[in-house]
Amino acid sequence: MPREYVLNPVERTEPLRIDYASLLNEQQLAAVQAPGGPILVIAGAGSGKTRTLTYRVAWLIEHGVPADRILLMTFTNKAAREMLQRVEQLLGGGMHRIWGGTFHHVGNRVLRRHATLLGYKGDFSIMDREDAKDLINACLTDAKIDTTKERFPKGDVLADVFSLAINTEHTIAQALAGHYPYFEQLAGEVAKVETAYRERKLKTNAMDYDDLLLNWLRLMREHADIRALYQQRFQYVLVDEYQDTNKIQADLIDLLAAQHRNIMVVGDDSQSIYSWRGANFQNIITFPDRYAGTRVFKIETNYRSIPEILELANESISANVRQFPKELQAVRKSGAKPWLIQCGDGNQQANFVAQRILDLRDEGYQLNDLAVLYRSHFHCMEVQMELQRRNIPFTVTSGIRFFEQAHIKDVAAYLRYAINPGDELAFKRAARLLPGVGGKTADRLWALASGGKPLARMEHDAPKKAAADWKQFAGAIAEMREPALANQPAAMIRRVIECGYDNYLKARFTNYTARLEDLNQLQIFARRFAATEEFLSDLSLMTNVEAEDETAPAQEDEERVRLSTVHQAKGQEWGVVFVIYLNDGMFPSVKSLEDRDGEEEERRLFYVAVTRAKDELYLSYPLLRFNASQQELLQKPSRFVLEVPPELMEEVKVNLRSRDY
DNA sequence: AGAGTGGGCCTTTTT
DNA sequence: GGCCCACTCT
Repeated sequence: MPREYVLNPVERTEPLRIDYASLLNEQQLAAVQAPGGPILVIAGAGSGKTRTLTYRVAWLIEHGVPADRILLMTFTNKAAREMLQRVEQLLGGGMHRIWGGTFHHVGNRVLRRHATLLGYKGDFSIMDREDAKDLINACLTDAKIDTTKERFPKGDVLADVFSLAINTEHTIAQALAGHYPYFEQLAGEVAKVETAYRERKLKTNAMDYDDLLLNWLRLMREHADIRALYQQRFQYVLVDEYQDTNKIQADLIDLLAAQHRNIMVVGDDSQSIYSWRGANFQNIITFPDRYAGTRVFKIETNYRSIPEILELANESISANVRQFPKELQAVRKSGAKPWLIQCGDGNQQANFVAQRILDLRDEGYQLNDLAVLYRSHFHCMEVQMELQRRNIPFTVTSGIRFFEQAHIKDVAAYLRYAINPGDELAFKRAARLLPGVGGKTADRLWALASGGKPLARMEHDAPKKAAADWKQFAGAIAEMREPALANQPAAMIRRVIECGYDNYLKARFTNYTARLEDLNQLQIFARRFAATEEFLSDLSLMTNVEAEDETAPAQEDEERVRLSTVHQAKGQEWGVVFVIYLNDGMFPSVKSLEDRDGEEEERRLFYVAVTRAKDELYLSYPLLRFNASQQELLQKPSRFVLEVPPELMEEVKVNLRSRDY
């Protein structure tokens, strides 16, 4: 039923401080000034989506909506922070009272307050993917399932299955049938392992990433008072990157917005690239059906790219059948056509990229304004080496997040165990750092410690050669639990390093100094937290891009070329973009093509890649590639470059021997 | 028996 | 870099 929505009951008496009409185009302005109620904004790449959302928040505030009644869901925490900082610049302080961040971040915040209702304690630990895998493997061992006999899936595969089931709100059997048909007959047993895993998480007071969503949803579904509390509270709900939400996230949003129905979702179905983690762009397509009276706004003017780049992007994406029809309009003036670079092999490709980067720098580009994008992390090996060789500074948004590096996780394990004595994984991880302690001994020690034996009296339970180290470990943990240290994460980190971890680092790793420097940066980052548990959750929920900002040592403002997967390049832009390894089987990847809708998703990924570029776009592919065993494989160019009309690109062949092209 | 080390093999995308 | 397996050392 369409209803009449009032933006805000509070009438404004003063004039608005922001001149919205002069700062936004017509389409953006319409979305920003829309009354409440359900709103769908279809925003093409580079069309000022972030700007629109930012000014929408400012508009709401200027119309008297209290900051703490706004919920802003974004794809990274950084995106939320930047938008809110911008609003602060425009309107002054107080914006920290807006709830903003990723689904996981907000879920964590809610669960810290109410976890006891679900049988958890408020100081629960957050498990990353590796922790989840380890705990599932432990459950497998306990269940005495022989993973060799029947080819039973291992921990990391099971973690995938469980995650998919939760994010799509399917049963284990359905998830297996859809994505792992060869394990379908094991559904019963897999479900049993899942139950054991769930119980184990509860017992050790730990949640994995999916629990932050699932338990949040459970909390609101099963507790009417909590549901009412948050439905009341969030008068306005705004969701960025809506095309990449999955079922459980859409349900959370629907539930949160159910009372006020002031929900604005922003997204672009052409940029939906996360279906493998359950994202379903049907969420955005069916939004108007789920919300009667939805107002739809399309913002299609692209301010980012020159028309030649946009034309290629439009051409490419038009091959997809399943999408909202739309065409990006360019406003910038004409420039150079995108280049299609054929190279002999990966080294030549790297050579070309490096040489071109140097030329671009001579032409006046800053290195920060250049990016090399690829489908999979390992595709950037040769480019990395070539840049290194030529002393061109670069940063890689690597596959491993800052938090996931061994030394960071080791130190975090001490802190986790100190504040959550039930954290089995953290205890075992810390224990295994002691000499002579491996998996079995760690199990035995955990049985004793969790049975209530004080650490200080377990000196003789540890292996003889670890006796001294055990004393240090027990002493450090005890001290970290004292009030003087308990909520001083930075001091706790220092204590861990001093209690012997420093020596361990020296002995274990060749790049000791680099790792110690990481830990120093971690201490600096930790100083701004007044609660250890808050520090630990922020650390494990930090995205890759954020981690670099927060924890990289100050780089004297040195400029760096960006190397990134296309997924991690989402939402960003550069003057010049190189997309490398555009070979069939690499981009699109072989694996993705097994799926029915895989090709379309890969094409959307290609669309995201090319629309990152403002002025110049280089699409390159080698004819030969070396596989892991140094065999040469003949490669075909990607179907995505072949299907674009050739006249839209300038073709260049990089000669086998020549250094210049 | 369990801890620790080195070699071979493979690599999609991530909160 | 990660995982698995075989091997050696305690």
